[in-house]
Amino acid sequence: MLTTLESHKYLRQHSIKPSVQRTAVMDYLMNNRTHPTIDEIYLALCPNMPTLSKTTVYNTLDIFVERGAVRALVIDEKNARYDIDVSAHAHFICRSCGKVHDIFNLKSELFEFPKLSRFSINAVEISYSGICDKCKGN
Amino acid sequence: MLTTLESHKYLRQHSIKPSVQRTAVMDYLMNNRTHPTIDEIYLALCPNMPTLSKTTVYNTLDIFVERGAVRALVIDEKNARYDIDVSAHAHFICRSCGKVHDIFNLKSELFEFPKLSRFSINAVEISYSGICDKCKGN
DNA sequence: TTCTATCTTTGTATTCATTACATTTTAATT
DNA sequence: AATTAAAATGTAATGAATACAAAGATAGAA
Ligand SMILES: [Mn+2]
Ligand SMILES: [Mn+2]
Ligand SMILES: [Zn+2]
Ligand SMILES: [Zn+2]
Repeated sequence: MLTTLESHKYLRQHSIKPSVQRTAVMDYLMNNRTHPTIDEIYLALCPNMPTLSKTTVYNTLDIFVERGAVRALVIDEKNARYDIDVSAHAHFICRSCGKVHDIFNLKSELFEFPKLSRFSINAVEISYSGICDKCKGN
Repeated sequence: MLTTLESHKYLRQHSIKPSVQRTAVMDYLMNNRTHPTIDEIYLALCPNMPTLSKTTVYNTLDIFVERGAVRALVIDEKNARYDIDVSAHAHFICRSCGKVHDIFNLKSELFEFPKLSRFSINAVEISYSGICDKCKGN
């Protein structure tokens, strides 16, 4: 279980003022590496922060992404998903249950940007899809 | 300019009955390889098909994707985008203008599925993002 | 401490892509 | 023509994301 102190440190490293709400969201992301949606984060924090507003969760994640502390994934057509792990790795989404899983240990060449004169690339997202074992009943 | 005949043929190859509306959508996709949104397709066809319903465009693309005639891209967080080219290629989205461009000629290894016991992978999507030359003013 | 300016949070209202569903139209078959 | 199934249409509902204004918290100056 990572502590609020580590969240504070990480937030300050990214020049984000660690308010109570921001710290709670960061704690959640550090302890729940499930690529949660805004709604999942909001619902999880609500019981302990009854006055939390969903707008705050949106604002908070916007600033996290802006400062490079968190990555926003575009893999689920329904909702944005957020990943505290900003290192190079790929994802798998199960078309049945919708869960998003990490795929590590792929060749680093996969994450290199092609040299193209027409575009300035500054990010890559590699997304696999299919069905997970749990949904396939095994 | 590809003809309606080619659309008919392509639709039949995918066991899709070529109605007037389906043929019009397929024609549009074949002649406009810009990864259009539902709304772009609908608005483009409306002038010549005043009774066209947006629901029909949704239904039509759902069946196209289901039958493997068209690929749905999850790259733009605002809208689904549709690609008549189902061959292995990557995409670039400009964070400024939102246009989606093809990236061909990448190593074929990039599109291979990793062998993982936990998931049955049946698709991969490689998405780059950044800023296009036009938006960078050059 | 008090005042002030700024930052942050909150609640509400709105937008808009997508889905649900019932009705109408079209096409194919007898 | 009558029957049936497939396809298209229109309307309503859903729900994620955004806009915005008001309230609250924070930190520094006086
Ligand atoms: Mn991840
Ligand atoms: Mn393409
Ligand atoms: Zn699953
Ligand atoms: Zn651009």
